[in-house]
Amino acid sequence: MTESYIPTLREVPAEAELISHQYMLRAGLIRKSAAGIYTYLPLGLRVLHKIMNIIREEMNKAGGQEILLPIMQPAELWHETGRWDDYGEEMFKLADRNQRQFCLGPTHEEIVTALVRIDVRSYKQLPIRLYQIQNKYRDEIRPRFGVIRGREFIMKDLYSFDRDEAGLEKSYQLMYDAYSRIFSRCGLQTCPVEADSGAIGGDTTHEFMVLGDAGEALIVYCQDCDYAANVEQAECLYQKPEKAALHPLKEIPTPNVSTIEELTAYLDISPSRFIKTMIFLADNKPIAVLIGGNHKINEIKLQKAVNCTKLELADPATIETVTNAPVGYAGPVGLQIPIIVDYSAAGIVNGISGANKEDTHLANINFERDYIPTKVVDIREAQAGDPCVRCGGTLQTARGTEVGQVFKLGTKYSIPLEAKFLDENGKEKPLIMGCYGIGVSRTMAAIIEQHHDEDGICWPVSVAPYQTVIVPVNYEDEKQRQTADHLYKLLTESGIETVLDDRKERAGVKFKDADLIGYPIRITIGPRQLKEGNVEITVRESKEQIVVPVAEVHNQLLTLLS
RNA sequence: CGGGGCGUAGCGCAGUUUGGCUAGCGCGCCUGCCUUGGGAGCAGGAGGCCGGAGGUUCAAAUCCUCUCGCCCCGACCA
Repeated sequence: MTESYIPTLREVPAEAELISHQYMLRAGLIRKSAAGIYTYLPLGLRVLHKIMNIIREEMNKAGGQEILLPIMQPAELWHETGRWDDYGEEMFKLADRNQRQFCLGPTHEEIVTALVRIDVRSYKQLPIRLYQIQNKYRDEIRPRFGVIRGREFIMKDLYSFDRDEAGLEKSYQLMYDAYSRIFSRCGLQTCPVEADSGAIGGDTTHEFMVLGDAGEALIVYCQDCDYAANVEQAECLYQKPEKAALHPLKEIPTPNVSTIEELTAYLDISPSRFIKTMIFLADNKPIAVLIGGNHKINEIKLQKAVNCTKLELADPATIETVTNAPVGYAGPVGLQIPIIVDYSAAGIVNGISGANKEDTHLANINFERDYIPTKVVDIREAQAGDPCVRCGGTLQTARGTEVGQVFKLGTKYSIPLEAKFLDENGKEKPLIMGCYGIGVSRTMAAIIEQHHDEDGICWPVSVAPYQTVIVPVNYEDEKQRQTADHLYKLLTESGIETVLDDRKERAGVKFKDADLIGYPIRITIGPRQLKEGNVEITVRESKEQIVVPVAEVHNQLLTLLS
C-alpha cells in the first residue's frame, strides 16, 4: 500500500453534495478534471471493472456480442436520421481540418445501424445483438452529483436487430431479465418503471430505478399492484364530471390576487375548484392549457398531445396580447386560441378561472357551455393519491436514479438508414431494433448511495475494489510484520484480492481509511490477539468481529466472502 | 439560459464591508524526537502570480469594468 496511489481525503470537498460523490472523492476513487468530467483512480477503476465484468457476463449470456464503436462519428449519419438537429445543444460537435463535421457520440444508434446494414442481408442472420462498453458525451445543461450526471460517462449499450415484433419482444425480455440480474449482482435494489423514451425514440420503454431521496427522477408506483412509472410517463385516468346544477357566470374582483395559492387563501375555496389556465407557445404559436388548480402540467405529455417540437411557457407580452390581461388572469372564456383541456379541468363544474381582465376572475365556468375545448386529453403530472391506471389502487411517489433503460425502437433508425434484410419470401423489410443502456459509472455511485454508513462506503463483495485489507497495528513490529506478510502472500496467492496497509501510520488512521474505502473484510493484526496466535476479522458492513487463529484466516474468509 | 453563491497553499476556510507594513488559520505534506488498537504530541520546515485581463490609487486579495472557472436552485435531459 505504501506504493499504491490511494489518496484519501479527511475533509469533504466543498463541491460534493451527495454522499456518493463525497465518498468517491474522499476514498480516492475519482478526481474531477472539469465539470462533469472525471478521472478514475486505481480503486475507482477496479470497481468499474468489476461492474463491467458482471455486465459482460450477463450480456454474453443473453446472446450479446461485444464490439467497440467509435466515439467520434461523422455528421452525415446523424443527418440521415434527423438527429443532428433534434439532439441539439446537448451534442458535442466538432470539425476536422477540412471542416468536415463530427460529433462525440452521445449514443450510438446511428453508427451501429450503419454497421449492421453493411453486413446483414438475410433473415437467416437474425437476431443480432451487439453491445459495447464505451464513453458517451453529452453536453449536459447542468452536470451534477459527481459521476451521476456527467458530460463524459461510461455506458453499456446493446442494440438488438430482429426480423419482426415477436423477435423484438424476445430480445426485450431477455435484456429486461438480464438487467434485473446485473443490478442484483451489483448489490443494487432496483425498480423497473414505465418511462418516456425522450430523444432515443420508440414506444415501449422501461427505466431501472435505484430508489432513494437523492434521485433526480420522480416515480409513481401502485400500492396494490406492480404498476410503476416515471412521472414523465405516468398516465392519469379520466375523471367523470361531478353532477351538479350549472350556475350562471359571475365576475369576482380579485385585486392583486393571481396565483392559485393566493386565490385559495383570498376566496377560501379549495384549489380543486379552480381551473388553472396557462398560455404556452407550441412551435411559437400560442395555445391555452387548462388544468385543475390542484395539479401540475406534465409538459412531455402536453408536447405529445399537441404534437409540436418546441414547447415553452409564453412570455408575459404574449400572454397580455392573447388574454388582454396581465399574467395571472387568463381564463378559457372568450379566448381565440386553441384550448387544450386536461381531464382534471374538463370535470370541474362551476369552476373558477381568470376573466381575461385585470384583477378579475370568473366563477361558475362550465365545460362546453362557456368554452369549446380544442382537445380533451391527459396532460397532468401524476401525483401521490391518484388512482392507479391498472387496478384503481392508490399511487405513491418516490425518487429514483436511473441506472438503466431498455427501449423498443422498432424501425425509427432502420428505415431512415435503410438497414434492411430479405425475409424467406424474398421480401425486403426494415430491421426491427431495440436498444438497452446501462450507465456504468452512474451505477457505481448508485451502489454507494445504497451501501454506506457514517464512516464510509460498505462495498458489496461483488464490486469491492479489493475484498480484504490487512491492517497490522504496527508494521514496524517484527512479529506483526511477519504475520501480515504471511497472510498477504497466502490470501493473494489463493485468489483473494487483498491490500496490505504497510504504511507507517498510527492504527487509527489505517482503520479510518479502511472504513472510508469500504473493503468488505478487514484483518487486524495487533499485539493483544497475536500473543495467542490470533488475529481479528471485522466485517465492514455489519461491524461484526471475530477472533481467529492465523491458520484459520483463509477458511474464514472463504466463508465470509461467499 | 434565468435566479443565487463561490474562486486566497493539496483539502477546508478567515481576511474583502471600511484599500495600508512580511497574506493568515486548521488539516495534509517534508525533517527530527516521541508515540503505536480508532484521523496522537513536541520542535523545525516547504508550499500562494489571492482564478485571469484591464482600470482607479502613493498603495489593491480588498474598489470598478470585462472575462474564465466551479457549485446550488430552476427550466431541460439518461
